[in-house]
Amino acid sequence: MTEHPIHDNPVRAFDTSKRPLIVLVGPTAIGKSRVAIEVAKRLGTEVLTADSTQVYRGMDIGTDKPSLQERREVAHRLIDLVNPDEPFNVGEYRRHAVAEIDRLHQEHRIPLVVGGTGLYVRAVLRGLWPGPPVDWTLRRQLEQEAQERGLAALYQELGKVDLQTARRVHPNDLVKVLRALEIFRQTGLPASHVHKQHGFQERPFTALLLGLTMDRNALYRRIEERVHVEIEKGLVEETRRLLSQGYARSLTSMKSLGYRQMAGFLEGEYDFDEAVRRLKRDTRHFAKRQMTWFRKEPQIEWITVLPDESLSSIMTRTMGQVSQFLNQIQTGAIETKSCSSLTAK
RNA sequence: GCCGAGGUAGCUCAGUUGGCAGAGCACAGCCCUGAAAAGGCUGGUGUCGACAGUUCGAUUCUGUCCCUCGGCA
Repeated sequence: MTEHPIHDNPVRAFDTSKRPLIVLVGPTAIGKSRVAIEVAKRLGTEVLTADSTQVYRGMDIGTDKPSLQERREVAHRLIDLVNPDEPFNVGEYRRHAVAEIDRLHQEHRIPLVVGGTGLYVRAVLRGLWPGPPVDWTLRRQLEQEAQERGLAALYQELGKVDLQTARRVHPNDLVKVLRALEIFRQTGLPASHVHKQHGFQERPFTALLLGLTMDRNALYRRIEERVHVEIEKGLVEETRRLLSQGYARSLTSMKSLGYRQMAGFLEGEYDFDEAVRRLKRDTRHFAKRQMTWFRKEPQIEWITVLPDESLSSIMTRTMGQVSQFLNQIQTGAIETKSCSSLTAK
């Protein structure tokens, strides 16, 4: 492959005054990236990844980052933003994403957000309550308290300051109990109150939401194949390298799919076959959770992909939706449509 | 052929001093506002190998048979 400039895509100028945005979601291993690359080429735009693990540098195989070849064809953003031990969260993601979207709009291009991290996509489409992010000093303190007094005691405390959240969050859900208490200690306000005020009501963009879906069993078969491919590409070596670089298994990044299971094998907790078994299982469970999340997300145009469907066939249907959206943008028809549907609850 | 162990949920197995059975995994449904590939919740009727006997009642006890695994011939 000879060197090529990054943007050898045809340049197409769009009216971006309505802040148009195309979002492609779907469960892991369904084939989002290759569809995204095709769409991006045709629109002369870039891919903005909405993936909570691809933001980590050095975690390439397990997160299924696009290859260098693919990145030469189409620029991918929001990848490799931090090291695996640096804190990262939805808020950070949203800031980066909005900056990239703004930039593309200024270039009269339509950004293409692609990913499987539901919360990240939601934060882009509907905003995030403006309160303070995790205060890790306070969080560690709360974790310590949970150790000493028991989670039940903290849950009780939450019940006293924020009954609504306590009712909504299960007493066993450490992460959410601590976050709710943290919000109260930081702001003096109950999480339920500030969240209700925000209510994901922001609508910064005019978006087309596309969702890829597939027969469950067929998807599970693809997941198995994906796991084997990752192993062949060197997932074990990649994990070994990350561990030897000092990235602890307790890091959220290292607890993500692939690394968690391979680290267990490398540290002798179980054999290789068991690690592979677990990785397949956990990935299936993850795909299922993603489907649960996206299913209730409003306004998704679902594209059901057949088990062995060709890319061009998928593209025909995808581009059908995209062209319709572009027409609406250009003619202004979107204005009435999106306003009515976006404000409807 | 003989001896031993065993046949219970899709899988691995537990259990019932006789009152129509339960864990893990699988699988399914769900929750989520700065850890989100994280974290959490919920869901178990299955000829208890087959047939016969004892019993008010058998998956449990008895007998016969079938099957699986191991050992010995």
